[in-house]
Amino acid sequence: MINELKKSILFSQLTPDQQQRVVQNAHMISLNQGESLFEQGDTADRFYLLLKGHVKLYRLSPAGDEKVIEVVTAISTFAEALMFLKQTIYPVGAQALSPIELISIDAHDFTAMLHESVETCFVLLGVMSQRLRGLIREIDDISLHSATARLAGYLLSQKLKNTDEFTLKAPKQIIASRLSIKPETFSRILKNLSQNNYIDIKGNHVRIKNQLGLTTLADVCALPDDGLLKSFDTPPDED
Amino acid sequence: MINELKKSILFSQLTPDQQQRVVQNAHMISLNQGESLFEQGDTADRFYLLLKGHVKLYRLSPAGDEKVIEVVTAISTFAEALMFLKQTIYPVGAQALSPIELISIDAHDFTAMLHESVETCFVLLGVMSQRLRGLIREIDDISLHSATARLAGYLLSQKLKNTDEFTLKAPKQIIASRLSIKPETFSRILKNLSQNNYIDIKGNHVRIKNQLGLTTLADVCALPDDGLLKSFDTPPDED
DNA sequence: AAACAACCTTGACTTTCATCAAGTGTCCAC
DNA sequence: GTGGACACTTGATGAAAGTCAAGGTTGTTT
Repeated sequence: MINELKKSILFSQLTPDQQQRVVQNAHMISLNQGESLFEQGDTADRFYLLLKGHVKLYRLSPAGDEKVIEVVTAISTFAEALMFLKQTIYPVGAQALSPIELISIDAHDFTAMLHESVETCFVLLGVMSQRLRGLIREIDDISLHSATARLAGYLLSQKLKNTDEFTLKAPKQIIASRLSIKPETFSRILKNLSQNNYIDIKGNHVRIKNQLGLTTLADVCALPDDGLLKSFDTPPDED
Repeated sequence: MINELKKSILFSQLTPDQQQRVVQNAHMISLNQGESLFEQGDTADRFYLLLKGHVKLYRLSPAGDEKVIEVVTAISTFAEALMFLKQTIYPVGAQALSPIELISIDAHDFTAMLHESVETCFVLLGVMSQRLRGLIREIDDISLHSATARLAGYLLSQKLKNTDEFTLKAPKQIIASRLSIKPETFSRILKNLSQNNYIDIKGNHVRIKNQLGLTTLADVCALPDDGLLKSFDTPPDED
C-alpha cells in the first residue's frame, strides 16, 4: 500500500518512517459503481486517495435537488481539507461513478504526522490554494457566463493536448449538474454546437472541429485562470 | 504596528522574534473611498490585513462586467493564499469601499517564517479550509437557490445577534453583485420582501420583521454553515 | 440654492433556461 | 426474443431574471 500512497504528492515529502505510520490506520477500499462512500453530514474522520475510477462529490438541497460539485479522477486525494475544521462533518456526499479503488486515511494520524513535516504542510497549502482557486473560478463562471459558454469551456478543458477527440468521463447528466445545467438544456446546447459545426458528438465521444470558435464562445476571460482567496480572520463574525 | 498584527489569528502563534521579522517589511497603508489597492493582473508579492473599513474584491470579465467576489470586513487578512500559487498575480482587483487602513505584508518574509512555525501553518490550513467550505456553500447557493432565497439568506446572515436591525455594509449594487443578482432585480426583490412584511427597509437600513418567514424563504440548508476552527486554531471566540 | 452625479427604483419587454411530458435508443434480464 | 430500466432527446410552455430606458432620490459641489 505504501507504493500506492507514494503516488500522491501529499505523501511524497514524507520520510519512510512517517509513511509507515500513516499506513498503519489506512485501509484499502473497493466499491462498485453507484455505491456511496460517505453522505453529506456524515462524521468526517478520514480522507481518501482515489487510485482507480471516478467519484462524484455532490450537494443536496433540502428539496432533494442534487448539484455535483466535482468529479474526482484518479489519482488524487479528496476531503483532506476537513481535517482542519472543528466541526468535522462532510459538507458533500461521495458516490462511485464507476468501480473504484481507494485508500482511506485516518485524519488524526495524518494531522499528527503533519506537525513533524513542514514540507508536507506546504504541499497541502499549495493543494488547497489551487482548490480554492478552482472554486472561485467556478463561482465567477456560473455568475458571469451563459450555459453555452460554460459548456464550451468545459469541452475545451477536457480536450487532451495532441488530439481533438475525447470521451466524456461521466454520464451527461452528471456533467450537466457539474456545470449547473439541466440535462435537457445540456442536450440542446450540445445539439446546437454540433449543428453549428463546433463539434461532432456520437454517444459520449466528442471531437472538436472548431476550437477557435469554441474558445470565443467560452468568452475566454477565464484564461489566466487563477483564483484568489480571501480568508477570514477574526471576529466570530457571521458571514 | 505589532499590536495591530496581533489582532489577526494568523500572527497570534508567532514568537515575538518572528513577529518582529514580519514587521520589518510590513507597511501601514491608508486609502480613501474608491481608491484601488491593486488591480486584477498586478504582480502579487504582498498580502493584507485590513484594520478598518471595507474592501471589495472583484473580478472583471472581458465584456467589462464586474462580479464582486467578496466584501472584506475588518479585521481580516486577504490574498494570503496567493503565496502558495506559482503564478503570483492577483486574479482579482481590490478597491476601498470606504476609507480604509491596512497593513501590507511581504509574502516572501511570511513564507520564510512559516517554515519555522508549524503552528502557524495549521492556523493557515484551518483558515483556508473554512474558506473552502464557504465557497462550496456559495456554489450550491447560486446553483440551487433562487435570487430571492439568496437575498433572504444574506439578510439573515447580516442580522446581529440581539437586534433585528442593521445597516447594509456596502451600496446595494455591490451587495447585488456579491449575490450574483442584477441591481434592478435586487431592488424588486427587496420591495417585494418589504410589501410582504418580511422586512422594513429605509435607505440602507433594514429591520427584520418576520425572521421565521425569511428563514423559510432562504430554504435554509439543514447543514450548519459555520464550521469553526479546531482547538489548535483558537480564533478569538466567545462561546 | 442650483447643478450635477451617483445610486436606486420602476415599468415594459426579451432572453434564457427550467419544467413537464412524451418519445427514442440501448443495454440487460428473464 | 420481450419487457423494463435507464440515459438521453425533443417539443411545447412557462417562470425567473436580465435588458433597456426613463424617472426619482440623495448628497455634494459650486
